[in-house]
Amino acid sequence: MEYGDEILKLSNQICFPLYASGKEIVRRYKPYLDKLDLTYTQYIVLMVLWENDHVSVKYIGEKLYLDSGTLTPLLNKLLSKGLIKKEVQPQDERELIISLTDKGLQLKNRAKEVPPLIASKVKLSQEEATTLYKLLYKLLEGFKDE
Amino acid sequence: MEYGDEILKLSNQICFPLYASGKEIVRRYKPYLDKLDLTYTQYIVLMVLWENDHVSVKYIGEKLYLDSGTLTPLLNKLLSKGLIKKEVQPQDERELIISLTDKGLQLKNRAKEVPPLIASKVKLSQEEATTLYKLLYKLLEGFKDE
DNA sequence: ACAAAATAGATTGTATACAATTTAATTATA
DNA sequence: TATAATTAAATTGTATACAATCTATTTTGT
Repeated sequence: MEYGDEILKLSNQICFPLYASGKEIVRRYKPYLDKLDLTYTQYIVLMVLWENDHVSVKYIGEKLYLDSGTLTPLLNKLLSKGLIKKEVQPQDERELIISLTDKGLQLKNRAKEVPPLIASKVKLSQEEATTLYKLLYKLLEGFKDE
Repeated sequence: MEYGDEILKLSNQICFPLYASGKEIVRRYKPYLDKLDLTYTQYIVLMVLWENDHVSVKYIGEKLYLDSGTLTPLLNKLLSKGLIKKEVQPQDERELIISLTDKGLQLKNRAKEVPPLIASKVKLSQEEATTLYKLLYKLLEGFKDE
């Protein structure tokens, strides 16, 4: 291999393990979320709502780093499943306010059982997980001010 | 919020920052990869080949945590761009050996310029990046033995 | 040797992601 | 205040991801 090629090795880039581990951990959710008839993205949208009901699409997008191109069809799916409601914000008719239905709220109880199941698959000590967590948020925050 | 609901907060789960940071850092590659007419996934497939030419689809999939459902159409794309060749392995006709064309090999020189540009967007110290890197690989390795 | 099991890729179907553009509504400003 | 600029969400088009299934080939077990 030529001098200078080291930089192009997968094993020398931070992006690849981020990409791969994000993908793989999401994949670990699938068997559990299948039982709730949810995909991972649908699940995190509901998580936003369980934490803060009656919010705009924009708010959800900011929390999840997703845009309307992803959220619009996904919210339509949650709507057709009867988990959320949509209403136009009267003060600003451009905004769409998303709220949970009773069914959507109910699902929270079953959803609570999922995170511990995934946590048990993560072979990191509590301390390592905390460090990882902090570094990931620092990385994410750093992207915001560009 | 009810007692026990803490577990469902986005901010209390390791999966979400992994999912989001993986997605966001890949997004940072786009402007640079656009100039090479590559997507991120196409780029990492080429990275595997630049490091190890003449390998099977299975080998690429293992390195990148991708299956044939993703790789088959992606490799067809790289083929149509004239960056790779496909040949059946004579010893085992189930296997497909992927190799770089001259054009695919050439691209390596321009690709070398990309990683430093991304690294400059990662607002972590060298030490933090190293720690993050190690924890991500530990997490990924931990997934393998399930 | 030969049927059964395993393996490598391809195919099918569903669900993201996101850039770029469009539409409708609101705000800023000359 | 009329128009320009901005904003929120929807739409369009392209490219992943991956589970499940299928096909062809190879390996195993008897």
